[in-house]
Amino acid sequence: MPKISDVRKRDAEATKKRILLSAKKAFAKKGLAGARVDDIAENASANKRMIYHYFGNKEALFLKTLEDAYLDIRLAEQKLELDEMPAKDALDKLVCFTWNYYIENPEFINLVNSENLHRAKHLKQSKIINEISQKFISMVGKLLERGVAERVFRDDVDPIQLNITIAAIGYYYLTNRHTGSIIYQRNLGSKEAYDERLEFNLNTIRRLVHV
Amino acid sequence: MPKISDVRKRDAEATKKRILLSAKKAFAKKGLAGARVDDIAENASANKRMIYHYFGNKEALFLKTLEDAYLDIRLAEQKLELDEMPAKDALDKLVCFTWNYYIENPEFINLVNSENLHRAKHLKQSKIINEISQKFISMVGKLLERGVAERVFRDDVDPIQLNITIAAIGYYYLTNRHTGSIIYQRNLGSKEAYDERLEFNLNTIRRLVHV
DNA sequence: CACCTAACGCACTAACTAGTTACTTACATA
DNA sequence: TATGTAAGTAACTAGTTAGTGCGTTAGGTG
Repeated sequence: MPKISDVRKRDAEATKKRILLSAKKAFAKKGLAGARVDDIAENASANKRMIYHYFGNKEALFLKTLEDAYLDIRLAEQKLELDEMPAKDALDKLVCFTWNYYIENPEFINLVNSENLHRAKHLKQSKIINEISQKFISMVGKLLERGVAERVFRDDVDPIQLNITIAAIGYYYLTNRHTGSIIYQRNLGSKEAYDERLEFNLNTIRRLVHV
Repeated sequence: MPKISDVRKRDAEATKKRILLSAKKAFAKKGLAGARVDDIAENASANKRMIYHYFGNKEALFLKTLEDAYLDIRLAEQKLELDEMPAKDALDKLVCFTWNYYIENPEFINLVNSENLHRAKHLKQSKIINEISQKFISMVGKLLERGVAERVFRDDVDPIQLNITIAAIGYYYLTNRHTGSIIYQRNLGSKEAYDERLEFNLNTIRRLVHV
């Protein structure tokens, strides 16, 4: 039973949470190899020993951080309730959501990049990823089917390719905005640039599914 | 004047090249923080001291590696001669080229990802990147203008957004194919999957610029 | 209130890692 | 063929880093 007082000198759950938050920031900023266990502990106001006590080692902590990140985005997606509006509006909403999620949760794309650098060797060991991915895949499939029935989408779009494309046009822009701003000699990171890109992306996806 | 014999025990240029090739592989595989200077030297069959002699330090070597990578892709793009065919074909050719370049030069995308993790702090110091980027930007601009004149492209497509999109739909698929194969429970890395994706991407871009 | 478990902390280590010092040797040129 | 310069080498260092052994203490439970 939890104590009445909110201030607990010993609180395993709170300490775990602080470590995970600190780890998310560190791994996103520096990558798996670049992040330092000592820094993670210090920023979590926890003793380094606790990281090994709760998570085992650096790589296991990384996997947990990654799993939590996927869990969070999938949960947010479930809350969109795309079934309750016309297919066209639902697709727009999904494109906007994906874009805004990446902006509001900048750690996500960097964590995923780090994991892909390691050829997903940590995620392959994950036991929880498969189940949460199922619903997500079928979501866009159903949306596409509904759009076809409403005669607003063509009937030969692969839902997985569409999904990848929706992610790609937002994700790539945001991860590569630093080198992109140099190559294209234009500030891709301003609020105005973000708004412009979202408009462009909405148009790209609308045209892609259009009959 | 070079020696008549091809086998030289001392050859600064050859040693530099071996170091750069080794560095490209190492940085692409493990990232800037994960790559080891000792490994780079060993795989280059060079003494570690030579790396510091020719390039200064690890980060300077990384910048040189990155610059060479951009130089190579921009040079290959110049050779496409897109002016010599109908705009529609030229755009298809650009999409195919970009896709194939990423596949045949897998180090490129990982190097760029690493640099973006560091918010392009190395590339910002580069003196040669600006000039080689100029031609590249105008290339797609001209292509779009020509397509508008030929009445096959609409006249309100931003060439930079288009360029980013062409890169995005290929680049994202390839970097994230490892986690993607788990999430979507489908092997995204097979030859067949690659062919399918290229077809999808061609279609996406054709529809995007279509009048 | 005594006891025991789990939270927490300190100080350490073994292995690693970027960078350096001091040296030897090949070879183009005079 | 003598020689200066640049290529190349080996051994080292100072600082870092993931991971651990062991002791202390808070606080829930009987």
